[in-house]
Amino acid sequence: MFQGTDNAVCHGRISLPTCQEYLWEAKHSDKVFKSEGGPDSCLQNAGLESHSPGVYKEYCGAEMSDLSCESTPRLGYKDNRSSLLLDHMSVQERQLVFRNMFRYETPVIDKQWPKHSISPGLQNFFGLESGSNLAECGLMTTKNEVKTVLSSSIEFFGKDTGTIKGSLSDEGMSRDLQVKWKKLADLESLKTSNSRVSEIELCSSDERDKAGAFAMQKRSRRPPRRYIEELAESKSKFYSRKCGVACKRSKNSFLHVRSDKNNRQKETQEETLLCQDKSYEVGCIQVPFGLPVEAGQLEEHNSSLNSEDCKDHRLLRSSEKLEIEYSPAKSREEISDDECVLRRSTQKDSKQIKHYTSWTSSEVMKLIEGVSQCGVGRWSAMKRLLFSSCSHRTAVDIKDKWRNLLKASCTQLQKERKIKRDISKQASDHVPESVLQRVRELAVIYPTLRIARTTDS
DNA sequence: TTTAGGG
DNA sequence: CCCTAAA
Repeated sequence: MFQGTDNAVCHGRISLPTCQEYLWEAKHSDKVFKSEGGPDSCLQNAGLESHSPGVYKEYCGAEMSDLSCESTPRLGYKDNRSSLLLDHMSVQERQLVFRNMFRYETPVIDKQWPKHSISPGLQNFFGLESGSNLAECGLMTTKNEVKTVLSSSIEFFGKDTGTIKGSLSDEGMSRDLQVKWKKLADLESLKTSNSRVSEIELCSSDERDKAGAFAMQKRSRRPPRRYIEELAESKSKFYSRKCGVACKRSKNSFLHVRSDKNNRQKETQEETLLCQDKSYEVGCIQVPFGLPVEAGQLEEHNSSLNSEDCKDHRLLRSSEKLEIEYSPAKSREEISDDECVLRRSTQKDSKQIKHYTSWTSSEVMKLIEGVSQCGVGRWSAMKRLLFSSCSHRTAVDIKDKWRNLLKASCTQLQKERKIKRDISKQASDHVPESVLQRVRELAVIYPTLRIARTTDS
């Protein structure tokens, strides 16, 4: 049926495969409208959409400017566009349009019947565009019109993608036409969201099938709402978590100040983090040093800071470090003077950083005594009972020390005679064997705490 | 807030 | 000694 397409087109006949027919016809009728001082310049533009090679060549040529809308748009033209269009179609042509619209041939040759059948479809088609582009066709550039109507017609009549790809890739469309469409699509894809034209047209006829389907799929599918929500949620979680930590810690800071329980370890962090609280509000992200950094710089910073550095800075405490932490003007300004003074005085009262202070033998003895009395795991009670005077030994410290002692004792027990020099000097060097022996005994009594990765002796 | 456990 | 999950 399409064998004669080219010839037919060359002779001005219609034998086009799809919605092109009626558009092509519109092109023809467009001349009529013109000569009649056509009421509807949009139809001209619709005619410009015809995909047939011959017509398009014309269109791309000198005729393009001639056909661009010169008449002013009129309201109310849309309703009778389709009928006007159809009036200029022959029965055959209407049958063609009918076939492409409804996917089957109509045997009816009555002049009116196909028109009535097609007309609603065309009106729908134009109706789809009524709110957007076609309504303004008088003001549109030719290119825009082409884009609009092409994409519209493709969408409207090409709900079955197979139809589109058929219409675009069959032999009815010459290579030349494809190239020109590509050029047009390139232009449009640069500046409009109607890139669907280019999505389709950019493809060669071989690839058009996939791309057409892809384009349709891409168009019809939005990211699921849940996906969007999850994405937003994960983002907000990330920031709220950071902010939450900071707020929590800042609160703790004040509590500590009031209760005069000087936990230097926490204070150092708290002070740093508190200074950053406000900086979160302006989109900054915490870095270990307490310097607000733009999010874009975070990656760089993180990559350059290994954990070792963080630790060192955390442990490093000197007056200049203090100054550094307060130095960011933004943070400092945004914290009230009272808060700064309060925290500074607090920091001056106690040792600022939790240095690594090795446990003295008396502390170890106290620890053992505490474990004897309270048992393993009651670190806070032990802290209150025996270490209340040792402000720098927290319950966690006590727990850690006990764990280290236990580990040392086990190690010592295992390798006492073999590698005496090498065994964990830092843990057992200063702990006499008698103490370790006692630790072992207590460990037997209170077997709650197990040292990970330490095999039983 | 405390505890346990990984690092 | 730090950090964090879990209770």
